[in-house]
Amino acid sequence: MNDAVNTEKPAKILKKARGRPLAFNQDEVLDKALNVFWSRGYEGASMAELSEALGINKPSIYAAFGNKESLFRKALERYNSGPVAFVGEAMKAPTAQQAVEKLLTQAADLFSDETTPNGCMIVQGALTCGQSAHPIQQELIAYRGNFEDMLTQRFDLAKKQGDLPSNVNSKQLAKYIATIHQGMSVQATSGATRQELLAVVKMAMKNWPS
Amino acid sequence: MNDAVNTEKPAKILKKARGRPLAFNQDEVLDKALNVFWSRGYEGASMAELSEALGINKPSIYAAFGNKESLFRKALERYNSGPVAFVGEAMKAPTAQQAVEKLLTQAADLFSDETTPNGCMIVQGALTCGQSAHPIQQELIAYRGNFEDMLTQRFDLAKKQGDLPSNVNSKQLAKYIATIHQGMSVQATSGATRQELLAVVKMAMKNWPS
DNA sequence: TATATTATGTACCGATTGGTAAATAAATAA
DNA sequence: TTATTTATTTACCAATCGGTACATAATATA
Repeated sequence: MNDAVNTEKPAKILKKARGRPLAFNQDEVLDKALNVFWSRGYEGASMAELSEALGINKPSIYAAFGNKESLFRKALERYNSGPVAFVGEAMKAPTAQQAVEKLLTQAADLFSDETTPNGCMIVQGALTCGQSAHPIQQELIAYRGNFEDMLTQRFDLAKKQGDLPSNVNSKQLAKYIATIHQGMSVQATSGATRQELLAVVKMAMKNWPS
Repeated sequence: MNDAVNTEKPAKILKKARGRPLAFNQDEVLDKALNVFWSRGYEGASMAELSEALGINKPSIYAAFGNKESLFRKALERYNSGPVAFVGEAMKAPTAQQAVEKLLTQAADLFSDETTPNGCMIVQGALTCGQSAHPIQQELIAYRGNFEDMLTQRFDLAKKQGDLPSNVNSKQLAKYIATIHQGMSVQATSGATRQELLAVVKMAMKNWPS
């Protein structure tokens, strides 16, 4: 637009916004919203409760994040890039077995972490719901499907690299691991401790194909 | 149970009710309510939807079953004595391994049965929720706990009977099986087929202690 | 300074929530 | 028949749901 002013000075990276500035940090607020959705689920979290938890009046929430559905999706992105970022990292372990062990162990840590809600938001965000929450329910189903696909691909790679027998069915193994993972989430919401979850992981890893 | 000798009156097995008779069969209606709660969850099922699904006006529902919470509990009883009655039966199998195999196989059948909602009502009835549904959430957690206790006792018995090594930790094994079971429920709500669930069961049973 | 722009707080919207009052209908008992 | 009892229907309740109109406050620009 108007770059005539910028000729004298080096580029000013942060141009100031024009109107009244936001009274809150967007990411911090999304983390608070994540916390509510994570513990209550999509339907169980009311805009009134969100407004109070965020310390922001509803019109400001709608102005900054759109409607409830949009707020949920943005909180979900924070969940994936924050608490659950370890998942992608775990896949980089040298062998599939190590990758899964890392994945499930860190999942046990997260699901039972006392500084965050119990369990996995992608599992309990909208497992069942009324019709209005159907799009969110479908989105979470897709997320879980992607998780499984990621495992499948990791196992395919492991077969190529030789650390997994070639007769292993990658998809089936992925579904088995995903089932354990999701079961652990249910266990955690019911109050299972970190030690209990880790014992489950140990048992699940016992029959690793070799 | 009742060995009462009908001394006073000639046996009147069915005493007619005094006022206007119910226009519906209570158990049939509870099964319809079960169906709604099972697929929608406690919070996702509105009284309006229930009223329509049951074919009964709300005041009649309240008169016959109490409030929403009470209706849910009664539907849950139907669930346990109906679709899930096989659980207790499975425990009677001669060995713990056979019992668990039976349990999980039949769970796979039920969770993917196309004539009923997918997954397990006790898992997805109120995994997360708002505050008003807290009592129901707690009740379902207790149900899952009882399920685990039942498994633990079956494994203790198996250790006594010698079909399970004495060094096995019954509680840990029970939690592992419960985790698989609950994970299978999440898988089923996400659309997993019967075959896929059976493959998971097969993998889970592979590392049975011996 | 005045103006344009954006965010905030108050106060509200129609729709839906779980739940019920009151009139009426259908049965038994006297 | 008449009275009593119970169930159903219609119409409604206050509270809460997600969402917003509008006036005001705070900033950058001119």
